[in-house]
Amino acid sequence: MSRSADRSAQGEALSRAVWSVLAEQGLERLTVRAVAAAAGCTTGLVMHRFPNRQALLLHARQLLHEITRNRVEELEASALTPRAALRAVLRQGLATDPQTRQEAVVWMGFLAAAVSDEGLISEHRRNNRAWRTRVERLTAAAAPDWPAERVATAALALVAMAEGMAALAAADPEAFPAAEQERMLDATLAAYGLSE
Amino acid sequence: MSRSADRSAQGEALSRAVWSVLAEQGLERLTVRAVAAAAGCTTGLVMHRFPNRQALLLHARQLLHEITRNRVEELEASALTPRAALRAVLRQGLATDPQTRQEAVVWMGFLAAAVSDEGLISEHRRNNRAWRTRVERLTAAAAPDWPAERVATAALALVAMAEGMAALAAADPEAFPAAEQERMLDATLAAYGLSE
DNA sequence: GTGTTACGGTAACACTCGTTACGGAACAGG
DNA sequence: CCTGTTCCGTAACGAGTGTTACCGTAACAC
Repeated sequence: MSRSADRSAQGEALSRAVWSVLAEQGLERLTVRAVAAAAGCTTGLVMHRFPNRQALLLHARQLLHEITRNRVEELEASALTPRAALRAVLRQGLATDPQTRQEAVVWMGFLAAAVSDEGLISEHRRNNRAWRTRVERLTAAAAPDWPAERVATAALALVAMAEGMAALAAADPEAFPAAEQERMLDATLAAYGLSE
Repeated sequence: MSRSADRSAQGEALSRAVWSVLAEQGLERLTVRAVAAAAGCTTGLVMHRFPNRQALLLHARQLLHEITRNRVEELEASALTPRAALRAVLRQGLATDPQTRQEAVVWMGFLAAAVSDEGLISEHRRNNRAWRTRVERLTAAAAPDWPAERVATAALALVAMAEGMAALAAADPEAFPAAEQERMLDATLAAYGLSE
C-alpha cells in the first residue's frame, strides 16, 4: 500500500507543482524543469512518474477537475435548499479570493494549452459538459415547475456568467472585487427568478 | 507615403499571421518561425519589423482590439434603438461563426500569454475596462431611468456572460450552437428587463 | 552610370526544450 | 557480505527557440 500511496502522492505533488507554475509563470514557462523545481525534485523524478510532458499535464488537469468536483459536491450536499445549493455552487466558480483566483488562472492556462493537445481538449469538453449538466440539474431543482427548455437556457446563462466572471477577475482582480462579483451573481439569480 | 504604408501593411500582415498561428496551433507553437511561415516570409523580415517577439505579440494584440472596436462602433451606430445597439454589441462578442470563434480562441491565447507578459496584461486590462464601460453606457441608454448601481450590475452580468459564452463555445463548438447562444442572450436581456 | 541606402533573406549564435541513457544509492533476500 | 531490483539524480543528446550578424540586391538621388 505504501508503495502505491507514495506513487500517487508524488503524482499529486507534481500536479500541484504544475498548477503552481501555470498560475505564477504562465503556459509559456510551463516546462518539465520548472515543474520539477516547483516540486523540489529533478526532472528525473518527473520523467520517471510520467511517460512524457503531455501525460503530466493531463494528470494535473484531471486531478484539478476531481478536486473542484469534490468541493462542489460538498457544497451541494450541505446546502439547506435547492436554491441555496445553486447559489453556493455558482459562487465557488467565481474568482473571489486568492485560491479561486489562482484556480481560474490555471483553468485558463489549461484551456489555452488544449488548443494543440487532443487529450486536454477532450478532457476539457467532458468536464465542461458535466459541469453544465450539474447546473441544469440544480436549476431544475430550484425551479421545479419550469419546462426543460427554460431550465436549460437559464442554466447556460448562469454557467457562461460564472465562467466569464472568473476569467475577467483572474486577469484584473482590482477591477472586480469579490463583493461586486457576488452582487452580480445575486442580481442575475434574482433576474431569472431563482433567488432564495 | 508608400513607404510607411508598406510598413504598416506588413505589420498588419504579420499580426494576422500571429492570430492565425494562435488560433490554429495554440500558444505553445506561437514561435517567430511559425509566424514567419504563416506570413509567407522569413524570420529576417519579422525581426526587422519588430525589435523582439514581445513587441510582435503586443502589436497583434493591439490591432485585434482596434479591429473589434471598429466593428462594435459600426454596429452601435447603425442600430435603430438603444436596446438594439446593446443586443447587437453583445451578440458580436459571442462565438457563433468561424470568424468570431477564431477570435475567441485568439483572445484566450493572448490572455494566457499575458500571465508572464507585463505589456500584454496591462493592454488586456485597458481593453477590458473600456469594453465594460461601453456596455455600461449602452445599458444606461437602454434603461434611462435606472440608478447607476443597477446599470453597473446588469452591465457586469452581460459582459461576464458574453465573455464566458465565447470561451465555452470556442472550446466546444458542437455543444454550443449559435442558435442556443442567441437564445440565451435574449433570455438574459429579457430577464433583466432589457428586451427590445 | 554610380554611390548610397534601406530592405530582407541566410546562417549562425547561445540557449532552453523534451527526452533518454547511465550510474549510484537504498533496500530486500539469502 | 553479496546480488538483484527499484528508485531517481546527473548528464547528455538532438531539436527547436529568440536573437544577431552578415551580405546580396533592388531602388533611389544625382
